[in-house]
Amino acid sequence: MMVIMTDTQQDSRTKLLDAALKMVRTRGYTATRIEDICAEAGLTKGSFFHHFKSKDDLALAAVAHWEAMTGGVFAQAPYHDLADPLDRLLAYLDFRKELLAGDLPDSTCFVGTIAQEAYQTRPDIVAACERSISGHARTLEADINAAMRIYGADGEWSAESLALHIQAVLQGAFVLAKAKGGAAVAADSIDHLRRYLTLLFRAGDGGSSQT
Amino acid sequence: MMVIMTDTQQDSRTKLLDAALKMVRTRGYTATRIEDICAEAGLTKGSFFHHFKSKDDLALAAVAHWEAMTGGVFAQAPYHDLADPLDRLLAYLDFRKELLAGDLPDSTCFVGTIAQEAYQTRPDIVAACERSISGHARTLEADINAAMRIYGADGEWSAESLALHIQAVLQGAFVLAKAKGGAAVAADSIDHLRRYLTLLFRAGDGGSSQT
DNA sequence: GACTCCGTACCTACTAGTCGGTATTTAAAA
DNA sequence: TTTTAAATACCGACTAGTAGGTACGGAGTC
Repeated sequence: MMVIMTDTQQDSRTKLLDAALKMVRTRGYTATRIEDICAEAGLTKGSFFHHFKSKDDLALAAVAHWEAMTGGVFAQAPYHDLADPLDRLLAYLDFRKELLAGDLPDSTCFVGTIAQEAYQTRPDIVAACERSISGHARTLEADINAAMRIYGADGEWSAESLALHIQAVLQGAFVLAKAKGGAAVAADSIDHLRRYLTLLFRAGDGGSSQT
Repeated sequence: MMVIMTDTQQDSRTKLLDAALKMVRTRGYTATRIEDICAEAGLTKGSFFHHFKSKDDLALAAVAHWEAMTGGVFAQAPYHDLADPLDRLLAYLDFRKELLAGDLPDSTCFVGTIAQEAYQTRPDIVAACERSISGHARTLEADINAAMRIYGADGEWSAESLALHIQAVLQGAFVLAKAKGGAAVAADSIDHLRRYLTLLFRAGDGGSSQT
């Protein structure tokens, strides 16, 4: 099955998805109306329902769109270039901190916002969000494992759990940033997380390796 | 006196507030209907609008109710009894971890959920949520300051920022727990936070003491 | 002429908020 | 002690408006 997509088709669908990301990140999922998304995209409901069966269908597609977008951003981010795995992790956090510049809605996490709101009412959407978060966390595990090998680790925690903890801190930082109306708290929290990583791996260091 | 409180005499307003906390924590603010809250409380809309001007008015009252409830829980929690300030902080985290038992909606944070959803649309509600979170964080600052004095600290961070970081981790842990449909991730994240605190203060001590 | 794309108009279910009315409590007059 | 009036608490049918979704027609394209 080959689907030929003209430019305009690609455009409108993408416009709607981008608009959905923006509106949901500022107003939340339930509170954003389909017409809000259409207005933001410069289209109408006719176009919307041509591309999506329903609002929930759009949400699912928007999660996929979000994964594709963020996946590209992080894949091409500069932090991968560093030689040391711990340096890469720390640079990842610096990169996340840089992303905090600009308007708050542009900094926050789409899937985290939706998951919080829909976790008891739209299981499939939340499952997609979970895959997105866990998938992103998994991209850190190789570096964490490498850092554990080089610097040693106390063995009480797994690379997976640390990767998820990092995501938890970021998600929580967004919540506080929204509550306080500014990204400064989020930056502070990332600083603490950064300090945790340095302490964690430096503590296991000292020239001798541990299990 | 000798006033026998029948069920009907029992404070309906409180019933509505309790019901609001429960429903909002499971469905989110926008998605919970006033009639959901009334049904949960065993009352009707007539009663609801007798006690509250509007849904937003209820939200404001519910935040105050939440502050009163959680304030009492934490004020009477056992972690205050320990002698060492760092031990008190760690016991606070243990207490937060215990609170994770039971159904997920009963574990999560009401004000965090609302703040995430309403931060661009209901400034006054979010401001109330912010006061609640920051107020709770402030209850940790004395112990943090004391621990800094006893164990030393590198001075790059303030007690306030650490207290807020702790709240951020908890909020983020709730988001991941919702996404993953279980509190296990949250517990893991609290473990990492606990480890951060021990490393943080032990590092400033010159590495002499250990638990 | 079939198909994609998208606009306009419309339908329908649902929901915040209203309103007239009833039960219950309070307090004080009779 | 009884009566009575006012205030409070509550009910549930109703309304006005909203939001998701549909129907359909027209324009461009192959």
